[in-house]
Amino acid sequence: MKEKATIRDVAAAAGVSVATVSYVLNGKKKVSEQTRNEVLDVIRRLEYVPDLNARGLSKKDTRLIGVVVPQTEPGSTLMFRNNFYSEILGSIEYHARQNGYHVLISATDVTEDYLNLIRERNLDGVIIIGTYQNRFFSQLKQLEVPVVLVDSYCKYDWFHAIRIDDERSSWMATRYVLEAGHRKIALVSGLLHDSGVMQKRFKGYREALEEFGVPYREEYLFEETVDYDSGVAIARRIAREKTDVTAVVATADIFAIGLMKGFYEAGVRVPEDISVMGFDDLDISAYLTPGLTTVRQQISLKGERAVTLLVQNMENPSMPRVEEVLPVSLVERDSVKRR
Amino acid sequence: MKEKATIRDVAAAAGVSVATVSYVLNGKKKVSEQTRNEVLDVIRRLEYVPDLNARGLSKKDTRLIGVVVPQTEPGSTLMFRNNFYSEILGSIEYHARQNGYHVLISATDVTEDYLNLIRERNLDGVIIIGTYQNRFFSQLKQLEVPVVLVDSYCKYDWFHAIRIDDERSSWMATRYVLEAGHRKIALVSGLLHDSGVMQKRFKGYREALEEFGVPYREEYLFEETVDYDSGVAIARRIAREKTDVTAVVATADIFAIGLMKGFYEAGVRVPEDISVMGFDDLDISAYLTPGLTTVRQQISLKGERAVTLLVQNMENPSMPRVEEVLPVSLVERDSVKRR
DNA sequence: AGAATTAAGTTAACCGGTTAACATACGGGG
DNA sequence: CCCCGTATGTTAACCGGTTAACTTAATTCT
Repeated sequence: MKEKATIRDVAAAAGVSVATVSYVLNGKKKVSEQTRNEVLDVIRRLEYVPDLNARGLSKKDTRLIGVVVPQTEPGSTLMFRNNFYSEILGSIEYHARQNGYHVLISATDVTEDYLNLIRERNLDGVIIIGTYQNRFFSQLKQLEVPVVLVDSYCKYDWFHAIRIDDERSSWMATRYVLEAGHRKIALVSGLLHDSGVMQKRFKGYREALEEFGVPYREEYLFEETVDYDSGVAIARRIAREKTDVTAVVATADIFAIGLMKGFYEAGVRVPEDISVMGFDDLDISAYLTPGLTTVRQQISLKGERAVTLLVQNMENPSMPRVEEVLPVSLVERDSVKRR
Repeated sequence: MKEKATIRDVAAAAGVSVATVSYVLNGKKKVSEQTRNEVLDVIRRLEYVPDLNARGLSKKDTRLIGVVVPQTEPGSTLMFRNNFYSEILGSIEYHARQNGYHVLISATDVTEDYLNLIRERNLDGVIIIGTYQNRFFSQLKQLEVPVVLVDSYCKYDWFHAIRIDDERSSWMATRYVLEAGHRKIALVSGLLHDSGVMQKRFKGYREALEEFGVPYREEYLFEETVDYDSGVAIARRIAREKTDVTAVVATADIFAIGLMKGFYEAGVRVPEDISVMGFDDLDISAYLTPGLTTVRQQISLKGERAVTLLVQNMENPSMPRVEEVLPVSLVERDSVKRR
């Protein structure tokens, strides 16, 4: 890196003290028009840009926020492949920048290493996306740094949270399928034991069934890691074994896409032979054939709200905890058919 | 943020000078086993974590690398929606962390603002993904900061570059379609005037045609922004007007996906009525129906190589420029049919 | 006119690290 | 016994900003 002009260079060239330059820059004290303009001139001439690290050192803020995107296996970049998270991330970056913050990303989960990162870098705030790992949350709390959880269920009300009503959304999705006349409805879910989100969606599914007087059947539950291949594999099994199933509710579009592929290969037509309901409304879901009927989240709104909350909390450290539940909507396309 | 223990706290508690603590930490000078252990003990007890900003201030490095992902319109998060870039980003983050660097993301293009960011934050290095905006490159060069371009064509050989052979890859793709017996082959391309990548792919297409003695026809070129909707719209036009076209070569899977949707809606079957060739091999491309025949890039390898190069250059500032051309392969699935 | 304000700048300590230069003690060689 | 090298620490300046406290000059008030 080329050596940069420092505040002392500016001060010397303008014939004033460094304090004056600093005051010109941040307006904490009055400086006469005269000197102010002279200083500004020199700044322009020297192409002076203040050093945020140095500033952070004395002001004790860094205008840096950390974003944690979940990691399924160490070293996997899986979550980046998942459009859903990428889009939240993009939205966060954009709104953070609008508020004068920069974004440091980490694809670790919340681990001891990440807690250290927060302290090493003096992060002003942290956004955690879709983690189910509560193990280090109490240590995180002790750091007393503003935290916003996105799509994460924490059993304690320590952190701000942005989410949708997963239970009700899943209930909506299932009810839609029921209202279309289906009764033998399978559920394709992520692993329940470590995902609050998936537990809620499972619950919503059961409640909807119950409401319609349809008994829950354990053999209709498929529990796998959330990826395309799981969908493909499950579709094959359903095609082979559970020929009475007329509809599948997937708890993620990724699943639904895999299902549709699997059914196609097995010669089962969607939606003629079997209906598929998605969840998330990825950008691609509208472009599948048939178009995927699914639950739409306002993905980028999630990012925006997360940043807004975080910024508020950073500016006002004593801000009370906020939990925001964002609305969802059901988008009807062509993958669910009346029967 | 809770107040942290500083190096002076540690020094005081261990009864040594701050210099000693510093030397224990970075091993630049010998410290006796005795004191070393005492200091280490205190560090553990006080949960001391060195402040990277402060360290960076004196050492003049920040162990921070910037990653620029392209932005089509101001404020759009489009590129984050594009799996292709997300995956590179994920790979970069992972490998950067392995090398002890953290990643600051920006969805701006390379603008004056970004140049300022580099200086404000004292970034040790920068990776720029898929930008065609060369306007500020000469100013970027003046910053004398290590830069790696990924999928960007810069007319000067100022920066390291990682890319594929776009011309040859596109030639391969087109040749594959030609060898399958097609002669009326449309090309769906991104906007040529500001994309070096797209220009090369266009060139490869023309060369392949030429080799097979097939005349290039301007009405077979469709030039649009790279997104699903463009694909859909182009498919409609082809279905309506260019009924003699038997195959379409798309310069991005995103296009191909839109094309397949558009053809389906227009009642044109892929691949029976028309063949579609993709480019990129997004994770989803294998799960479409029919599976997309496409050119596979080793997306995450791109990220890895970019980081490796950048790290080498950061450690050795006088390193000569490197340009790496990564291999591609053609994956045959079901969207291109012999005729 | 003299005291009290106010306005505009400066001084210097501080943020939390690094490191060159210096200090001290010890052991070995001549 | 003295000199010198080595091993181990310490001192203090420095990185590039911020800001409380202080100075100085000009203005206002009575």
